[in-house]
Amino acid sequence: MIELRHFRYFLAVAEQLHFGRAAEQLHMAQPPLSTQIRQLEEMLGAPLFIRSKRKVELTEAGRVFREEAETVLEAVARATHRARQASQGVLGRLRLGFASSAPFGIFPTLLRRYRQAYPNVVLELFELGSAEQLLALQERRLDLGFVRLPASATNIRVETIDREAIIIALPENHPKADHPELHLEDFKNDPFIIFPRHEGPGLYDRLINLCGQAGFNPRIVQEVGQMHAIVGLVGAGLGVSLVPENMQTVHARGVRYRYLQNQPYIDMALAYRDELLTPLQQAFVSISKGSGVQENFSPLQ
Amino acid sequence: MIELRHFRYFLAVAEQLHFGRAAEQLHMAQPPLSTQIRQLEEMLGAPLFIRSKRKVELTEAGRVFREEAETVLEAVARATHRARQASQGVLGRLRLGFASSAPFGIFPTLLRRYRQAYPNVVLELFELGSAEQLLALQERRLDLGFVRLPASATNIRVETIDREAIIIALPENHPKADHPELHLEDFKNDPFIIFPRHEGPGLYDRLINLCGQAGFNPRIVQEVGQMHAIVGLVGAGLGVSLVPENMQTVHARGVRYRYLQNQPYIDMALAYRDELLTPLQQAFVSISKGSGVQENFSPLQ
DNA sequence: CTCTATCATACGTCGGGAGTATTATAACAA
DNA sequence: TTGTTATAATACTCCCGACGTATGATAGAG
Repeated sequence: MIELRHFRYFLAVAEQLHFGRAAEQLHMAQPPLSTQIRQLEEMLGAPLFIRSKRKVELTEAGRVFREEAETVLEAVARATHRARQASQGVLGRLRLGFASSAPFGIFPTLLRRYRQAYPNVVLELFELGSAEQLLALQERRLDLGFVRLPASATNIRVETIDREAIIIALPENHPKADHPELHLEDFKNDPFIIFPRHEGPGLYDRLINLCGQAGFNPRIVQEVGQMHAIVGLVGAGLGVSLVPENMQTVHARGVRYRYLQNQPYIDMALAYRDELLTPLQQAFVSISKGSGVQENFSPLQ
Repeated sequence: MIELRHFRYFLAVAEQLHFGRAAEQLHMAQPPLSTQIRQLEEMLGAPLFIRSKRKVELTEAGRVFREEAETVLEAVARATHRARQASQGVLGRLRLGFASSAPFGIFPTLLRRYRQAYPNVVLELFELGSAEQLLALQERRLDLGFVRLPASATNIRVETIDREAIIIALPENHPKADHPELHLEDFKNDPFIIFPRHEGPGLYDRLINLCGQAGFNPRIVQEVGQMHAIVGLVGAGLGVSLVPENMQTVHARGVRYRYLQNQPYIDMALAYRDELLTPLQQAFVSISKGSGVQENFSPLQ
């Protein structure tokens, strides 16, 4: 059976055109080298060298084989290199799930940062509800998930990586627009605009819950899918809306964003199987936790 | 040291995800397979499989390595295949020398035929005088040469492959143009057009020699490099010229081609080192000699 | 013709790859 | 839980073959 040894030996001889020197270069004696080359020729069924007792030269088959042999050894080197890289988490594929509200938070920042650090990792992104993500993680169809809390499942670890304040978006001519201190219950009679529950049950339930804690059931007058559309409708005066604070970056005409007293918030968490992390996961997790991400968090409490 | 064995074993396990079945497929026992895979992982410095006693799965590094391993084995297969091909003369490089008058004879036909039969051989063509070709053959800078006879050198075999009649090209209003039988001496007083000697000393000397045998020294009025140009000048009435019969295919205005009595001729020969032929040479030589080439020869005597 | 360079051959040694037997452990059934 | 089965790892032995040493064969140089 042909082995890499044969390729290595052949290349040395082809380079030196001298069995003795080639053997020296290979740190071995000359006879076994001759034997191996002969063996190689036999296996190929083709002579590679013309040995004329006094000098060695390549046959045409030898010249052809030389080129191919080089590509073989290069392929081997690349294989080992890339396997090592992959084991260090700088090469491979990472399947990420994310809740539909993630793109407005820290998620895109993390993605950018990760891509910069590990440009050779192919990221596969899946927009999934939190429950779906947990299931996919359990079934190993996903490597990491960005879920809204609360969320939990067996064998799944959930780690908060971001806490966003929930703020209220209201028309700028709203009577409370300039009121110094705002409480959620101040809006119990206002019409609310919100996205359909199935588009982000985590955030949706949290918002409804907050209203419940404030002692009222929000009067929902519109359900709109796009977050951008929601603030547009707020600007048009159709109602108020609770949004993550990152939505402030969306400057819509006629919209005021105001923080609320007692700071309601919503958590974003990273979820993954509760076992030894792969290097790829490990790298993403540490990027998510380290290197100044925390500093970008909104003020807690 | 990593060997092809490791790649073969790895791929079997990666395919089966089962050491027992993989071992079976490889016609070996399971324990040494485990050993070899472990060895491979150690050499790579990267785990390739996650073995959980009950099932085996690829790590990310394993997935990456799998792709690379396949290309390695493909490269090996290609290397052996191409080396075999080369040893059979269907792959490689052939350096051909040819006399400058060769392109008007059988040479292009042979080239076409050879290329058709061996499309993967790269032909390198060198226009060289016969003497230069013989030297280049001795120094192995050439594999085969197309030379004009007579030509000889030590260690060089010369084999006639084509005999072309030498015919006379004369202006169609020449007094002898329609004469039934023509002899070379009939033109001893005509002005002759010929190419410069350095462009084809073999043919040149042969032509001068023929005139000498016919009892005269040709009066050369023009030396023109291109064969096409020569027949053009003949058509313009500037003189007559001796040309290989294949020049008849060049139909120039006002030119008549006539065979001569006692058929002077010029030989084209294939030259090569007088030693064991490489498969590439062998193939070209047998194409040159066989398969109906002889039938295209001009009538001898 | 002798000397030298160089590749091939002969042969013994030994490492390591492969086999057999067994163990360890996880999944599953009762 | 316990027993059974499936599966990979471990322990150990064996033996092939790759390697080294010594030598031979031969061609080219002087």
